[in-house]
Amino acid sequence: MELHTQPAEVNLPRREREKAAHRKEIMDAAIRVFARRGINAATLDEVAQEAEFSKGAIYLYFSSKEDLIFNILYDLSQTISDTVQKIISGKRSYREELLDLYLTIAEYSFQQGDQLKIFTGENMSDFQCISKESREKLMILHYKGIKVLEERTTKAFKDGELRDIPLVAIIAMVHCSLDGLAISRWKLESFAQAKCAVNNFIDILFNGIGKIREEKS
Amino acid sequence: MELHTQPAEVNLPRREREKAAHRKEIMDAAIRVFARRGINAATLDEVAQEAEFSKGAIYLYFSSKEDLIFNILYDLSQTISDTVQKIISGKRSYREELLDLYLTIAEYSFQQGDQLKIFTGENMSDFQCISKESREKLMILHYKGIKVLEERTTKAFKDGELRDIPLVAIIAMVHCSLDGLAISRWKLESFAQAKCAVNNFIDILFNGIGKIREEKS
Amino acid sequence: MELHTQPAEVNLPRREREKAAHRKEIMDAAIRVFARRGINAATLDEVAQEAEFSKGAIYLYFSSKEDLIFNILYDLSQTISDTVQKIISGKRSYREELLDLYLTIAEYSFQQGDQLKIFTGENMSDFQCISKESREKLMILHYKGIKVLEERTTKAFKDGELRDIPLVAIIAMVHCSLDGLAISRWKLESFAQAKCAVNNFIDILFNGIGKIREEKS
Amino acid sequence: MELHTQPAEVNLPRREREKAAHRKEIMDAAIRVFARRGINAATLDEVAQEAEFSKGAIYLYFSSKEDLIFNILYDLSQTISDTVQKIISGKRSYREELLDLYLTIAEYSFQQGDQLKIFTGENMSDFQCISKESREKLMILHYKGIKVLEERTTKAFKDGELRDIPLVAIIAMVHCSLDGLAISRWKLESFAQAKCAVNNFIDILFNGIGKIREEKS
DNA sequence: CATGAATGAGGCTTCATTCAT
DNA sequence: GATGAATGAAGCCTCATTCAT
Repeated sequence: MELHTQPAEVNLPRREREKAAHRKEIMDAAIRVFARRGINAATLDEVAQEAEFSKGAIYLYFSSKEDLIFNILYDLSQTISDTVQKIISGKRSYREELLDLYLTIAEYSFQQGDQLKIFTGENMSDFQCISKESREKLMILHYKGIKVLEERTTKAFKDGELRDIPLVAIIAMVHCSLDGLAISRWKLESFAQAKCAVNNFIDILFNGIGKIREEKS
Repeated sequence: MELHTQPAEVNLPRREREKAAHRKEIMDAAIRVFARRGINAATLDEVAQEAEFSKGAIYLYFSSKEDLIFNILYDLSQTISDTVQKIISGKRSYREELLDLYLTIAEYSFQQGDQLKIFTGENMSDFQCISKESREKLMILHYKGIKVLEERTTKAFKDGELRDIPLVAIIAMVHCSLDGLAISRWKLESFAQAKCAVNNFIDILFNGIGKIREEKS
Repeated sequence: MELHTQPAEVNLPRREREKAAHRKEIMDAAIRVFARRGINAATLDEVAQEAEFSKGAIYLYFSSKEDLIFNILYDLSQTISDTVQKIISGKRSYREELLDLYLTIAEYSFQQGDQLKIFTGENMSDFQCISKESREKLMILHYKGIKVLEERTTKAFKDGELRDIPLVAIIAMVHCSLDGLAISRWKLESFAQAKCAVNNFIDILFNGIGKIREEKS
Repeated sequence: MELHTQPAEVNLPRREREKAAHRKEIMDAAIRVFARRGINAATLDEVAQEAEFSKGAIYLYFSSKEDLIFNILYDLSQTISDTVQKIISGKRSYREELLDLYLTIAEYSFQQGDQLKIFTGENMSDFQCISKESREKLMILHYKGIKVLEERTTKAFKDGELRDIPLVAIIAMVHCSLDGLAISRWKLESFAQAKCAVNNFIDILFNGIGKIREEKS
C-alpha cells in the first residue's frame, strides 16, 4: 500500500502537461531546499537554482513564496488525509489497520522524507510564514485525518478490542508517535529497520512494556 | 520536584549582579517573542521592545542574534539534562521515575511553555539559525539526557521490570512522547488535565491498550 | 470639423493592411490602458490583454515599450499640429478661428479622451519614459502648433483685432487653457456643456470678467 | 506675502529636532529627484544618494515610497490651501486678491519650483502611485482651496465687480491658469518676468484681449 | 506571423549589526 | 553602560524583453 499521491494529469495538451510538470519540478526542488535549509532560511534563489529555473519562473507557477509553501503543505496534507481514510477503513482489526498506517507512513518517510520533515519540522498551528486563512485550510485537512482515527478508535473500543483507557489519551499517543516517525526522530537507517521499529511500536502500544500487566481493578 | 533552572548568581558585586539580571531579562523576553512569532520571523527590535531595553543593549550581552538563541537553547538543554539526571537516578522503580519525569516536564511546560515551544518547535538537528559547532554543543547535552534514559532502561530490563522488547524502541517511544508533551500536542488546558494525561500515558506505556495481552511466545 | 487623424492606408496588399490594422489595435489598447493605469504603472501584459494579442506580438509591431509610447504621442502630436494648422489658417477672424480650435479640441476630448489624458497627464518635457531624442522630435511637432498660433496672433494684433497686450501673454493664456480643456480639468460631463464652456472661455478671453473695462492709458 | 510653509518646530529636544531636520532633508532631496526624473522613474536609491543618507534610513522616516510621496504632496497641498485661505480673505477687492495670489504662487514657483512640478506634473486624481484613501485626503485639501475661491468669486459677483458670466467658467479659468503658472508652462526665466506675466494675465482676465469689448446684450 | 514560457536586471523593503553620543 | 539612528547586505517580487515552438 502506498501513500496516495496526486495522480499525474493525463490526456492534456502538451503545453498543459509541461506546465504541470514544471510546477511539480519546482515544488519538488523547493521541498528539497526547505528540508535542507529550513523554510525560513531557504531563499527563492536557492529553490530556483535547485529547480534549474530562473527566479522569475517560480512566479509563473506560484504567486509568492508563501503560496509555494502553502501548496507543498496542502498537497502533503491531502495525501496524508487520503491515506489515513483509505487505510483506516474499519474493515480489518484496529491493530491491523494501525500497523498498516504506520508502515505506510514509514515507507513514505523513506521515499519522500523531505516532505514530512518540512511538515512536522514546525508546529503546524504556528507556521509563521503562511497566512491565518491558509493555515486554517491546512488545519481542516489535518483534522479530517484525526477525526477518522478518533472514530475508528471509538469503534475499536466498542468492539472490545481495547482496554478501558480514555480515547483522547490513545489518540494523543498515536498522534505524537506518528509525528516522531515522520520527522525521523526514530533515526532509522533502512526501511527494514523502520519496519522492525513499527512492529515494536505497535507491540508496545498494544501490550505495554511492563513485565507484568497490572490489570485495572 | 522542579526543573532545575540555573541558580541566580549570588555573592557577586552589584554591577555583576545587575548585568546578570539584565541578561536574563533579555533572554526571557526573547523566549516570549520567539514563542509568539517564531525564531526566524522575530526581530531583535521586537525582543528589545519586549525586554524594555534598546536594541543596542542586546549586543552588550550577546554577540549576535545567533548567540542569543544559542544561549537560550543551551540553558534549556542544560536544565532538561540536569532534570533527567536528577530524576532518573535509579533509586526508585523505572516506572516511578518515568512518571516523575513526565510530571515534571508537564509542569514545566505549563510554567515555562514558551521555552519548550521554541525548543521543539523546530527539529533541533535542523536549527538553521545557529552554526554547526553550536548545534553540536547542544546535541551533546541532548544526548547526555538520552544516554541516562538509555542506561536506566537497560537497568530496568535487567531488573526484570520490562518485557523483552528492543531497548531502542522503548527509548524512541519515550522520547517522542516527551516531545509531544513538550510542544503541547496533547492540547492540555490545565495542569490537572496534564497530570491525568501523564498517568494515562504511563499506563499505556506499561500495560498497552490491547484488551488482552498477547504474551510473546 | 474633425481632428485630422492619420488616414487608414488604403491600396495596400492584404498583408500590409492587416499589419497596419493590428498595429493600430495595439496602440488603441495601449492608450486605454495607459489612461486607466498611468504610463508607468501599465504593463505590457495589460496592454496585450486589452488588445487581445499575446505579449510577444507587441514586439512584432514596436521595438520596445518606449517605442510604443513614442508612437502614440507622436501620432497625437501630429494630429494636433495638423488640426491647429488647418483651423488657424488666417482666413477667418482670430476669434472665430480660436473658437473653432477650442470646439474641435473639446469634441476630440470627448471622443478620444484617453489620448489627451496621456498626453497632458505628464509634463511633456519631462516624459521620463522616452529618450531625449524622441522627446525632441515631439517638441518639434509641438512647437509647430505653437508657432502657428503665435503668428496668427501677431497678425490679429496687426489687423487691429487685439488690445495692446504682449503676445507671449496671450499665447500662454491660450496654451494653458487648452491643456486644462484637454485633461478635463473643466470637469465637463457632456459635449453640450463643453460647447458652452468653450463659448464662455472665449467670451472671457476676449472681453474679460471685469464689470467695467479699464482701458489702458 | 509668502507661501505659508510649515513652521520649523522649535523648543524640542535636540534628538527630536535632528530627526525632524533629517526627515525634511529626505523630503527635499526626494522632491529634487522626483522633479528631475519623475515620480515613477525615480528610485529610492537615487533619493537616498541625493539626501546623502543610506537607503535604509528613508525607512526610519517614511514607511514606504508611497508614504514619502504622499507626505510631500500633503505638505504642499496644505501649504497651498493655507495660502489661498490667507490671501483670498475678502478684505480687499477681488482683483487685488487674485493678483496677490498669482504673485505668491509665481514667487513660490521660482523658489520651490520642483515641488509644484511634481504636484501638477501628474493629474492629481490619477496618481497611480498612491492609494485611493491617500488620494482622497489630498483631494479634500485641494477642494478646500477651490471652495474658498468659488465663494470669493460669488461674493465678487454680488458686489458688482464682475460681468454676468457663469461662475463655474471663471473658476475654471482661474484654476487652469494657476496650474499653468505652477508647472512653468509659462516658461518664465526670471521672477521679474513672472511678475510681468502675472500682471498681464490679470489684465487679460479682467479686461479681455479683444480690441473692442462686446457687451452682452 | 503569433504565442507565452522563461529570463534576469532592478526596484522596494527588512533587519542584524555598528557606532557616535 | 545605554541608546537609537544609520548602515547595507540580502530577500522578495515585477516586468520589459527574448526565443523556442
